[in-house]
Amino acid sequence: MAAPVVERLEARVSELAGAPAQLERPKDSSHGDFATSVALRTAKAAGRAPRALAAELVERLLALDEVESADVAGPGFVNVRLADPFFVAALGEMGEGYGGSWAAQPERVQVEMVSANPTGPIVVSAGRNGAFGDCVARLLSFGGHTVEREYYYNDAGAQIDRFRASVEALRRGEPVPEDGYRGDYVAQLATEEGDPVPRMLASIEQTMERFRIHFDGWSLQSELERRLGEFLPRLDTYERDGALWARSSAYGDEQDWVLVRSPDKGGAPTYRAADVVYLVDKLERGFDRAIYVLGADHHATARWYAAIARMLGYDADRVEVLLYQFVHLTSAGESAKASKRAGNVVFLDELMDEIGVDAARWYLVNRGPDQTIDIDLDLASEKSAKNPVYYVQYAHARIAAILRNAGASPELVLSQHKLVGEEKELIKRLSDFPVTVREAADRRGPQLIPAYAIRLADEFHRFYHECRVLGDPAEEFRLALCRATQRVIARCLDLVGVEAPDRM
RNA sequence: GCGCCCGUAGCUCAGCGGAAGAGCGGCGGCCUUCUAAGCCGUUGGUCGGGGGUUCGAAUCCCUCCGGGCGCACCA
Repeated sequence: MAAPVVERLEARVSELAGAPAQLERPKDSSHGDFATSVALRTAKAAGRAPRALAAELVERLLALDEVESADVAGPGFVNVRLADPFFVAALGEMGEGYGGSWAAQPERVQVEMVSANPTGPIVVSAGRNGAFGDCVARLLSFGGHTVEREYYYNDAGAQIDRFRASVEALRRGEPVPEDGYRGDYVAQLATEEGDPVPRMLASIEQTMERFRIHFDGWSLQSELERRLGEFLPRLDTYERDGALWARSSAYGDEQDWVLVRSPDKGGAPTYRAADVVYLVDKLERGFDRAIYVLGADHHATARWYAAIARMLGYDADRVEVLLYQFVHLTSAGESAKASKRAGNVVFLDELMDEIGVDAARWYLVNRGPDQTIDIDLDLASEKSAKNPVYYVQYAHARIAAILRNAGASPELVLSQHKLVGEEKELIKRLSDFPVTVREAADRRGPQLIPAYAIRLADEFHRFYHECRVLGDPAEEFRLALCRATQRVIARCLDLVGVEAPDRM
């Protein structure tokens, strides 16, 4: 999980400690390059004082070639400082594909995301859905899984009917119905011919491509509903009040849900009926794992999906629901209630117009999915200029400038010079990458990537300031360090869907 | 009432059992040298309150307070 050279060292330390030891990066680098709390963890079982155990470990560690110094700190931490060859070896392992392909058993994964009704353009909240889902997809893909992105859209049902009715009303020169959709885009569609739904969908796809999300597949609710007949017999259902219910409460859900409405409610299947068909469709299409990316208001549906998976005899662990909190829009501190129907929303395209695609993607994935996002529209453009994404991109561009000026040179990293602090710190930060990216993927927490990228850029800018690359006796070593840094920065940026510019 | 999420620096937020952090803001420095969208210094916190578990808790458990969102034969 860690960089291989760190893993090897970890194994040696574990051996010497007589127990599994984890090497941690102290927050304060004056404590050392790495630290381990293994003495604290094992002291009780060993019936020894933690500091005494730690002192013994220090003695043994000092015998290792790669250890420059080691000492006991605090209640029993062991701080270790490593010799130059360790850093040189670490850098040597940071080639193409560094940090990726960790999956021992690669899976076929489907990430279904955005899936907004095609009743209007994609709003910022749906953009967050996409930014989150797409980053998870990129992380899994980097780990070695095969990932497909899919958009599920409701092309039938009450909302769509209202949407069509709104457009048609305008075409007839009548006002939009009370419960209809307003907004400039509705008026625009009214001036065009034909069904507004496919047009809306095409425009959504365009927005998503601009946002750098490419969908491999599009599923229609109406098509799935048509296959409902083959699945109903496989479900545990019953009739009540004229409607057909799924007995989901018997499979872990909190309640039962209507699959087919009663005749006096129109007798049509609910979206939950389509859910069932879609879930089976996903699993039968050969995906080992089906990931749903849903807004926090859908938190209850996680249980529903798990329940129908069990009801149909599938392993519920193959179904995963990722939730994210909403994006609240404020204007000069006043909160603006967002409603697509009312037309007072901010579209993702508008946000991209305002702050650019890079800043928009970074902004929407920068914070954990459990955190609500408030966007103050009046501050959006001002904030964009200070977006940390540029700080990271700038590091990439600076490296590109050095490499442009350097001309051809081998990937050789051997160095005879005495490493300076900035070089070591940068290499240590690079050695964190495999752990970080893996954790981001496992936890479905893409926000870890921007946070890491900022720290990495930080180390690079410091290195750049202190260490001359071109013309220095250590030029080749430093060029190798630059190349490794550039690769990792570019990878981080790619993982969050942001471009890595060579010039700024 | 029940369920999910959140409460960490002036602001926006990372941190998910090991030694309290970043960005922005404030104050003060650094451009004849590979990009100053940069670097350095400084300012700044009872991690919402209270209990508990642990050698160790912002982190896990309980509880209270405050906020967001759900609890449809809408999607």
